[in-house]
Amino acid sequence: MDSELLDVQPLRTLAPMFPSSSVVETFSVPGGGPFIYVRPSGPNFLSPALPPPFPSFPTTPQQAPSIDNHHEPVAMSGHASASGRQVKGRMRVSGHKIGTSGTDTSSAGSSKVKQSRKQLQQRTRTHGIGPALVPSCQDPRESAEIVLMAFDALRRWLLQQEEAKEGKDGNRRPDLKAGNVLMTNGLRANMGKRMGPAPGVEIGDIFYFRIELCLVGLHAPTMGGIDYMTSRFGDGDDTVAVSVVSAGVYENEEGDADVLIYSGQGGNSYVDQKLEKGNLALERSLHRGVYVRVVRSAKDCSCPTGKIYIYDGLYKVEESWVVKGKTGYNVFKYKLLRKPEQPDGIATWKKIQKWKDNPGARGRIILPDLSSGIENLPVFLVNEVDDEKGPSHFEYVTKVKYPRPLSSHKPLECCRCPTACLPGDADCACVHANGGNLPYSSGGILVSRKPLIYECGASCSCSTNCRNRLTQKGTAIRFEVFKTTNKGWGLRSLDPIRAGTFICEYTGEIVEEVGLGNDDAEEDHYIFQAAGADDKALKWNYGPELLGEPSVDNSSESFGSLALRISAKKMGNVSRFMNHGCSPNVLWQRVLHDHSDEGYPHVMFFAIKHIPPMTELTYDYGLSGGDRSHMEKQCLCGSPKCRGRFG
DNA sequence: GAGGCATCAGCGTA
DNA sequence: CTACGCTGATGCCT
Repeated sequence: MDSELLDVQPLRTLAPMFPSSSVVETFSVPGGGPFIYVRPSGPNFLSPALPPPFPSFPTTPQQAPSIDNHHEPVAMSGHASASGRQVKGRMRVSGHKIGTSGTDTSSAGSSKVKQSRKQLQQRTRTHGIGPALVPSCQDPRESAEIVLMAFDALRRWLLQQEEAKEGKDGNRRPDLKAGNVLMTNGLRANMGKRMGPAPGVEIGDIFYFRIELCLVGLHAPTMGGIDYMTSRFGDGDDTVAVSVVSAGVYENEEGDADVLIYSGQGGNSYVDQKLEKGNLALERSLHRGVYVRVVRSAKDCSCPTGKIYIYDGLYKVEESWVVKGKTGYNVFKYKLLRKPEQPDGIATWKKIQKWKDNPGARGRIILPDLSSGIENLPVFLVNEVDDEKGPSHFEYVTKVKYPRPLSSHKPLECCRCPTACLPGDADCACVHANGGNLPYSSGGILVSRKPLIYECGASCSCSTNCRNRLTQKGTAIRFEVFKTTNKGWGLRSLDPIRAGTFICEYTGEIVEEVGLGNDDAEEDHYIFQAAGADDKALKWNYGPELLGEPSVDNSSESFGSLALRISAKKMGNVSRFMNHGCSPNVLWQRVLHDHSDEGYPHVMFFAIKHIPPMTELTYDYGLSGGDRSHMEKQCLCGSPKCRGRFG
């Protein structure tokens, strides 16, 4: 059952997962930049003398994203690079609405800045926002990522609070509440509108809430589908569209991934749409030939809204016309054409859909199911890089193998909930064991990282549908083990993965602590060793702090090392193919569910952030101790924050 | 019982 | 200040 031998005979041995022959990566300080305390309500909060609160963006001319980075100029070439525009753009781009120096106020945007400061002061006072603990950073990608992580941490926390309440009064929209808190604290990326790409946001990035698009500067309106701004052109100012969100509600179906037919805004079943606001802006964009950011949506049953937003890059408005809607009133239509030679965005989704419908359509498949039917869903094994026919063989198991029976001197807490455990239930023993709340939200999302999670077990009276039985049910993700270009085999998903989603367990056999310098240990590249939690995993919990609430326990000690080593050399599951990353998208979490021995918790992986399909999954292998330096390997993760080595 | 429709609070921006 | 919108959650209706 668990143990079925994989019958892949590799042509050669497993390619080194961590080759040592390549360029030395630059070192960066482990743990990233310094932390800055921002005291929103203190007298110095708005003082320019303080270091700017996060995110702090590059402001040097060569680093500052230029406003005219969106063309390929067309007929009006050179229009958008008027110097006045650039200066204004950079001022806005600099990002610190709150902390910027006085020089900014001499520019055209001064009154706006002052106004928002005033608003901020008022709002923060009423909200009583406490110190925000945020790092400063230079990399726009990382800035956007931290903003989104902070948003989701706060959102999850608010949702948890909400779900624990008996009455359903209060804020039913934790997404808006969390977004508002971040906005008023200036915790956002790419503040100020711009044309062209949003630095730090890449094509294919996915979002689960409209407010997330606002936070990273992709699309400002919280509801509206068309965002626009007045920009200077060679022959004067003009108001052009900067981004559109295609939510699919107007049924813009179109087979071609490079074409988007977009309906205008306004009007309804009884009123014509007018050529104003967004509609007018799209019309002006057509005439100016400027690029417009496009966010498309895809159906996804795994999230409550059933919809995911995908950034699909730049498009140009090619054509516009008017049609009569169902009830006979005018609707504007715009044909947008995708800028050539951009990485795949929505096209990847369409490809994957084909593969799911017909696995035969997926080329270069070595095995249609690496797990031989043991996993809930088949695991593709593919190689699109070279001729290697697969990893060296191993036994595919979905459970951990223990060397000896575990001590169960202390029975695992068990609850007597009739059907399902509820977060606010003070009588639920499992709620109690987890520190007063359930670790997962109703949607099956990890709320915050904990030293140890107690899921409901066999002795609990609740049903298998209880939300506190998540990881024990196994993975629900369509995986693909694939050959990377330089790191041996890797793991990725065909499905989009929302932040906090359970990914899989690290299975294998428990190996007892071996003596240092043991040769066997050096050979085993498939050891999971619980080193201290990495920087990003620790930051994952920051949510309550943004509201001035006491933080959850984030000390490294409680997440620290564990005398637990799991080897997946001979047996394991997909997680044995997960490579190390210094900017990982996966974290691990200890979980107990089938026994009570805290020395041997299950190691469960969860998504740190939203992970688009076909993105390699990585977690931080951790820093090995100095005495294990011989086990360190050169890192090829390619992250700007790469530490260079890991152990 | 799934899915369509109406309703409503809520947000940043013009 | 107010109005607007390709939200998102909920409840009621087929």
